[in-house]
Amino acid sequence: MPTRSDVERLLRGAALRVTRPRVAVLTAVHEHPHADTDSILGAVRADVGEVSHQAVYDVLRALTAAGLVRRIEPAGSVARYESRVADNHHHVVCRSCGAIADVDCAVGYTPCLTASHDHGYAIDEAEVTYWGLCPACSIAPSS
Amino acid sequence: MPTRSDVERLLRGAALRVTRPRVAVLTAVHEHPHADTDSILGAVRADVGEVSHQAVYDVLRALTAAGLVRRIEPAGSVARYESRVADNHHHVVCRSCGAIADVDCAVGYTPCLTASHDHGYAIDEAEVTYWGLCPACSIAPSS
DNA sequence: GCCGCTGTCTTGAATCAGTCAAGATTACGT
DNA sequence: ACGTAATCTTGACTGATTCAAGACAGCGGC
Repeated sequence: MPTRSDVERLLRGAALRVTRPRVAVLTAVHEHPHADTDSILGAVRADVGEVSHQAVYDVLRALTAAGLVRRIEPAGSVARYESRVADNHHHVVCRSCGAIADVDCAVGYTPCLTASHDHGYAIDEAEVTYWGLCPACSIAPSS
Repeated sequence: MPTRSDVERLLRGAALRVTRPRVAVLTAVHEHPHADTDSILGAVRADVGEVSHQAVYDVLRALTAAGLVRRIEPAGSVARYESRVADNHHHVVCRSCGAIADVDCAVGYTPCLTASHDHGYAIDEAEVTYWGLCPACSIAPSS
């Protein structure tokens, strides 16, 4: 988990001003992987007091654009954020409770990046989402 | 493209009542692959006259539950529907204009289905989304 | 250490896809 | 043709996200 100064360094490195909300949001994303905006807002407020809802949206967008966090949007879920960037990893999503876990792809660094027929598209990323049941929901499918 | 009676057969085969809106929606999904709900509503109204927005949502849900259509939700897009079901295929999405094309996966019928470490999840599907630029947007990136 | 510029945050309203609910209709088995 | 349960219509509502305008505050330069 990065320290306050690590976080500041990350922000400055991305040419972003160091502000209370930004430090808090980036820290929250590191501490709560795959959290949605609302959870992050809660964590931020617990950390630094009142922060507007809009600020969190703005900060998350800025961090995403700067490549400091990654936004993921599994079907049927609101946007979630994670701090693991720049490594090719994917996600398993529980169909029942929505829990998300990281998965390193089995078939190499850029799995399936060559589609069989690309229709002339210039493909730059292959995103894989695994669907199934998490351990808890496997035991009690309809809690 | 299925005929009216093909569509009726599909509906009956799924134990769904044959109604005007259902026939029209299922036909529209076949005719407009990857269309969003609103486009489908437009196509349906052009076909059979006034149909409520709610009916289209209901029908799409029923068809999806019955496995007659598949719902896809690329990040940053509204829900879209397609009639290709039961074959393992994936999608390329244009980052610029949102256009979607089908892609048969290069590495076999169920690509990457074995994640390197599944965290105890019971995985039943691997969904792959390729991101890039469609031919038109490759030429004029910021139209 | 102070100033100003510009980027960031606050406040408050708006949008948009999708859902909920209640009652009217209608397909379909008998 | 009839009755019933599924389906459709109407209309209100939710919840995530965005837009807009003005107040505020980092940070580079003096």
